[in-house]
Amino acid sequence: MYFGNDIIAANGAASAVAEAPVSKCATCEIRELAICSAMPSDALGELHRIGKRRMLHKGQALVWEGDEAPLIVNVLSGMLKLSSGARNGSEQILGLIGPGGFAGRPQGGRTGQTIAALIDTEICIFSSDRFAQLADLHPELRTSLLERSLGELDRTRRWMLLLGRGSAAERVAALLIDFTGEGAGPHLLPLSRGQMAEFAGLTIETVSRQLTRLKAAGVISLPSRDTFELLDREALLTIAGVFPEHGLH
Amino acid sequence: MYFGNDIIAANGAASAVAEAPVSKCATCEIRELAICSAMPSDALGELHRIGKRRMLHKGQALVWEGDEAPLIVNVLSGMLKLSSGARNGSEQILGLIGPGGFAGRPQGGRTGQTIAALIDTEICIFSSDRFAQLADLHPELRTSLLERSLGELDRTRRWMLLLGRGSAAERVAALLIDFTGEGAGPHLLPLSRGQMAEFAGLTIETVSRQLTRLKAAGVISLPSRDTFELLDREALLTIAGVFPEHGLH
DNA sequence: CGTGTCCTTGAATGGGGTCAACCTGAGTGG
DNA sequence: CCACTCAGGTTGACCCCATTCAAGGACACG
Repeated sequence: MYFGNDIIAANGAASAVAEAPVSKCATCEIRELAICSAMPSDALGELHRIGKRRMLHKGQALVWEGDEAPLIVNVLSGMLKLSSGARNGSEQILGLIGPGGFAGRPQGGRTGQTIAALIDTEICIFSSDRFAQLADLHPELRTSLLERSLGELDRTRRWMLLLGRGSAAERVAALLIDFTGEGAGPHLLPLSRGQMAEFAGLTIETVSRQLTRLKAAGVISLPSRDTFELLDREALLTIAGVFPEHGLH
Repeated sequence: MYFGNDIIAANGAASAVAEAPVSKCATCEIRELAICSAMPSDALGELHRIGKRRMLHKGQALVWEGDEAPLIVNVLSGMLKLSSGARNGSEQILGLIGPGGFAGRPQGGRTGQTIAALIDTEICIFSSDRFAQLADLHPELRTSLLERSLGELDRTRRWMLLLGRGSAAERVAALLIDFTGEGAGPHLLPLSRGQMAEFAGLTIETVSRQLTRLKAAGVISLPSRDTFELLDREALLTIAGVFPEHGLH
């Protein structure tokens, strides 16, 4: 398990975490990205009232596997991970949620997944109930949520293909391709080896070996622990081969 | 690849397949199960007009990987599979869709997945456009779709955990548990060995071996090729162990 | 009775897991 | 400034499980 016991309860009153009513939806950094974009400007005030803004520090969990968690999270900046643990101790990352993404259970109910922050992450939290009420008034909200859910479903299935059929080399290559936006030059490795392993359904050692193999083959270079440079995009695509699609998270 | 070339086009005019306007939504077998259940009775007529009922025979594909397929399918009876192929020939089943379930792309766009019938399957087809129009008038439709999507996302992620972390024994056991509703007695194996393999991310041989091992251990019996009897539910749950959740499809 | 499909079983192979040692770099404290 | 610690990463040796390749069985069909 990666993240220690600095867990905060979803509704934790006395948490050390900054918390404030959503103050500035209208000027929000991701106004255009998130589900909020579906809302007409004049209705944003209602979102303010039911949402809470919060900072989640690296490693903190928002929702714990098995929790009753009737809430919806909206990521403003940073990155959340959605994961589930096998009782043998190993953990599988089931999804990554970046700026504009959402997670949670619009209809409440028990989660099978832990939601935690991979890095410091700014989020908006809504209670499922109040969100549902608001969505009844503004159906666009649900339309937007539906779109996102379907997109997420697609990405999840694409990754599923990789987990079901991909070799270690293919999985790691696909991950790297995913980390590579468009530009060349050094890229950040947003995940540690361990997290890459959790995501790819591999062990740390295998991930490490695959990376060194790629380095030895001249496909990438690894200037530092948490950066990499793509030297031969074609080769990497060939290795990921079967699974060239982007957008795994 | 399992299913031959008896593919029908989504809008194929001259197909050999039975096709008729949705005639009796009000008395539909799954009126209460499907997304239609969200519609008030007096609005069902509108669904009639935009939907087509169709029979999909075992092995027939409705949508082909890579198609532009702006349609929504609703399963009345039978079972659809959602799958995607790796270029090395192996195929991964990404989801099973039973009575009441839906598949497709409410907002159109290219699919990465093939939709095909595992067994003879009765479906309703709606065009995305017209469905969207109707959904604008009846927001409950989208709410219902959203619920289903989120449920599907959950199940997909649960299965993903299995693909990422489960051993062959665990995967097969989980599949069997899933096939077992509640009752004891002989159960139908709705999937062939090959399909089970496609679903579990294994090979036919491995699935077969796991089944014989379970039989040898007295956990199940295999009276015929496509039935099994659960003799020791506890044991099976223990083997599936890490992944006791039901409802994988 | 032959043919084809699906399934089972066996033997050999190899990819990734496991275990263990070691390396590297960032703190930390003397 | 150096010694120490500790987390994260790398590397190696070994082993096991699932794949692969191959052969043969069960059953339905013409």
